[in-house]
Amino acid sequence: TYNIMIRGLCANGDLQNSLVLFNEMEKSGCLRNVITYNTIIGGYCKTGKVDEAVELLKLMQVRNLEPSVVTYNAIINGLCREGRMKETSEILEEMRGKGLKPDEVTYNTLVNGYCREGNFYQALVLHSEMLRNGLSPDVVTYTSLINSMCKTGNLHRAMEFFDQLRARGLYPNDRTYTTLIVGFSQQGLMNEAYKLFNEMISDGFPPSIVTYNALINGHCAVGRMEDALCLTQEMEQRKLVPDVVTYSIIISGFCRNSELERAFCVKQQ
RNA sequence: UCUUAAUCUCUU
Repeated sequence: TYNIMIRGLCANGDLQNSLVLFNEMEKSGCLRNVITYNTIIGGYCKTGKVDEAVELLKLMQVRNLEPSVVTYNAIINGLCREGRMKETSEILEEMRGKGLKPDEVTYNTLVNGYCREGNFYQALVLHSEMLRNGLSPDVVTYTSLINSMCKTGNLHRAMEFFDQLRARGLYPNDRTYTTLIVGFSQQGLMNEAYKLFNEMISDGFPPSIVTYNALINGHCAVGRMEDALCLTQEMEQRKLVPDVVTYSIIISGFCRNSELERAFCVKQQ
């Protein structure tokens, strides 16, 4: 019961109250387990408080609770998000010292961390290390690699990874398609973006608000505001409600076009 | 009940 409540609060970004419950467990004699700690550690890691997470990692051991692979994965993710890639080696070492083997999530987290840092070489090293250790890169691994290629403008290589993913018998999902649509849209290559958009739909993945925002952004980037507005209509037909990102994209688009009147109008909306 | 991938912000 407590774990579920703590999870809900963490998911809402309310670490404060999740800690209240965490402390309350102590008083009410309800024993915390590894999952309780992992949930709070994950909460810290997602809000840029890795150091606090590491404190909890130590504290749980004082209480005779052994950290699991999930515990370490959460910490590694926290470090990756903060750009503290160097420190991940120490954590990996500690984890191995306890006889815990890095799993797919560990590798995916590291691959993504190195990608974000722009260290694509190291990301690929881990990708192959994964294979060597008998772990299979999955759709998450590939989506990170594809994203990295898109962010650096290597759309050709992004598509190569997309092909490689399918050649391995894996299936792209809505996030994979959206990642590519973002990449093409950012370069203003709208024909390619729409091609993927249609492929996504025929593959059975309904476009999400993120997918639409990416396309809208693409139209705005090339100054086609009417097309952008048209898409907001279309998304509403799909029962998707424009969010703050949608509005920000359109406002920036009008500003860039020196159409301040219209920008203010959208802000008002 | 816990861990990994996707969208906006001139300049950076």
